[in-house]
Amino acid sequence: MPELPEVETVVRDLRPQLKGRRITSVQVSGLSLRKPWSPGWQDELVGKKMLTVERRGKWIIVRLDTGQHFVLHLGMSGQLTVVNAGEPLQNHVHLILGLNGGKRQLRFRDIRRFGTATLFTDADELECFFTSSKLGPEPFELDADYWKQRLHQADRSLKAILLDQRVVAGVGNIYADESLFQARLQPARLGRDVDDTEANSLRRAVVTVLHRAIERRGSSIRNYIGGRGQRGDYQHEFRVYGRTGEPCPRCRAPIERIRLAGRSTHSCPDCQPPLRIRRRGS
DNA sequence: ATAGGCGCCTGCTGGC
DNA sequence: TGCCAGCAGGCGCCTA
Repeated sequence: MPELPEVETVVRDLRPQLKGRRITSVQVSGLSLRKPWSPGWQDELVGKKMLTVERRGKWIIVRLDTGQHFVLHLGMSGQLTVVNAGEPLQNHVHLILGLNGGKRQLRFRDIRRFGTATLFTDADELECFFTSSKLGPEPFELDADYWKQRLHQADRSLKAILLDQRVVAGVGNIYADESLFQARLQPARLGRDVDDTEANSLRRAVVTVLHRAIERRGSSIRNYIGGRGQRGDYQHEFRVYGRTGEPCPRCRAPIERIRLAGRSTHSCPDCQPPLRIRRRGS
């Protein structure tokens, strides 16, 4: 579920609530997330103070005063909120951190349990983790030449490239489709077949779409909520995602849905033609 | 190197 | 009404 804009929203919501707070208790549901809990790490959190809350791709990173890094991924249905301890406990809450004497709680709710939570001993170990998973650059810091090169050397669809966290971190199914529409590029086009102008246009489209989605606090289709429990609003601005059969906002042609890179993919058959339109003769 | 399939989970929707 | 297939903001593993 959550892609970069949703994770960014959660991080911005949580930061003022967690920064400088001490973890006074830890409770777990007993059900493991995507990876089984490693024994004992929950207890290790107790007594630690949280210094910073940052985002990298779709990862949430909480730095502790011991130099340890508590790292979370929301998977498809993860929700991370800070609430008063008296708030009724929802189902599917798998981790509760008591804050400042237990008046407040950080709760990790994850219906499908595809999320993860890991404690890294220090910054180096975290860096190793990102390096070994080859996590790519943030979309807002994409170097134009790097991007062109990654596209041109890839013998696969633009959709698959956008979804590959090693090429660029944070883009998921919604924002891949919306970015390709914005750039007027067919999702099935191969990376090696786009020219420099198209590559640049896609790079800028990703940035524009993600910025706007962050402004709207992300997209809430079913489960997503921010760190204060509110839904996002960007789903009202989808131009192709989930709009199969509806008229294209630019040209009124019905939006098509195909399966690409194993995911539902939405595009306009006219605005995003399979081949470049030849202009003016030749 | 790439695609495709599956598995990990729960919940919702639509068709019969 | 119930049942069942198919679908869902992710990702890692396997095979061809």
